[in-house]
Amino acid sequence: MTGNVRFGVAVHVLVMLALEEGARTSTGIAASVNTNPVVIRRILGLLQAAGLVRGHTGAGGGFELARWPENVSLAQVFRAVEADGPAPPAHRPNRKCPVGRHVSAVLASIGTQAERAFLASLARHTLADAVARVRREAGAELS
Amino acid sequence: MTGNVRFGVAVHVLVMLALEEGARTSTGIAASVNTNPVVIRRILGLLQAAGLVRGHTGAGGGFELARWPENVSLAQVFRAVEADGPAPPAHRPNRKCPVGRHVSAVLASIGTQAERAFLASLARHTLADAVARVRREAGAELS
DNA sequence: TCATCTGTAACCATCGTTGTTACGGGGGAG
DNA sequence: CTCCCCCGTAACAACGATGGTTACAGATGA
Repeated sequence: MTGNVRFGVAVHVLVMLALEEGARTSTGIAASVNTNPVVIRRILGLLQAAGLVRGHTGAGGGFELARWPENVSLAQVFRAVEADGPAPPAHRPNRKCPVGRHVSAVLASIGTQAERAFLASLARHTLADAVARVRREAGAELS
Repeated sequence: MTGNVRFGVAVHVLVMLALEEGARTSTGIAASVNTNPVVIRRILGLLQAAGLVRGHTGAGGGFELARWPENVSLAQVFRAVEADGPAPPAHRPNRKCPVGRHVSAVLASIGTQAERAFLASLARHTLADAVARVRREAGAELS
């Protein structure tokens, strides 16, 4: 796999938790996502730091949502798990080039604006929306 | 350097070409951007394939804009040099998980929408806008 | 003819991400 | 109180993408 798959995994797991479907331990979740339990714990650790999820150690432990799905926007999820924004990072122009000295600021401004548009689009969807769509498409397959 | 710096470099170079400021050969441009001539030729090759730039081989050759800066949107530049969109790629859920089988489609739909918002934001700026902003900030430093 | 410049291929170094193992520590079940 | 069970993390290997670098063929104007 290449690149950051964390956002997709995060939404996948959150939907599972919201549906209270199947396993809620990192091992069980990992099986559903097709990856390693540690990867799941890492991602859920980020979501926990963002206050979207709670983890419980000890026997009978596992993960649960920390908020109602209606109160979780996908933009929050994105920000929680993706350190860098969607825009590519800036380059390091030669300071002796008059253009180079000033393009960066212009580029940053435009990039920030585009990232805001990206996140604003994600913010229009809540976890509850995603759950509803999955439930509709999955139909009777869910418990 | 980390990540894709191509978009930043592309805008930088296009602004230089639009200003007809300094060198227009890959070697000269590379010096201004602080990188290797081949890197510049690679990026300008992409821009050329997108019809934004023309390259001329042979002695006295170099690069020039293929369109007026007013007719080049930054979204076109982004698409020309960044193969992947701004959204992270999808993961590969276990098909045995009822959630996994259906999250992908939902995720793709939401991701596509967010990418469109990102590009739409970039599309609001033309190369001419960027040039004007650089020129304003650079002031008398430019020829 | 010759110097110059693009267009590419090939290769290496580097870095971020994921996958994996290992282990400490918390916490309920019995 | 004693086991398991499960999270939290560190450490490391594997992999892929990217940028940097060298080298060379081909085009082109002087």
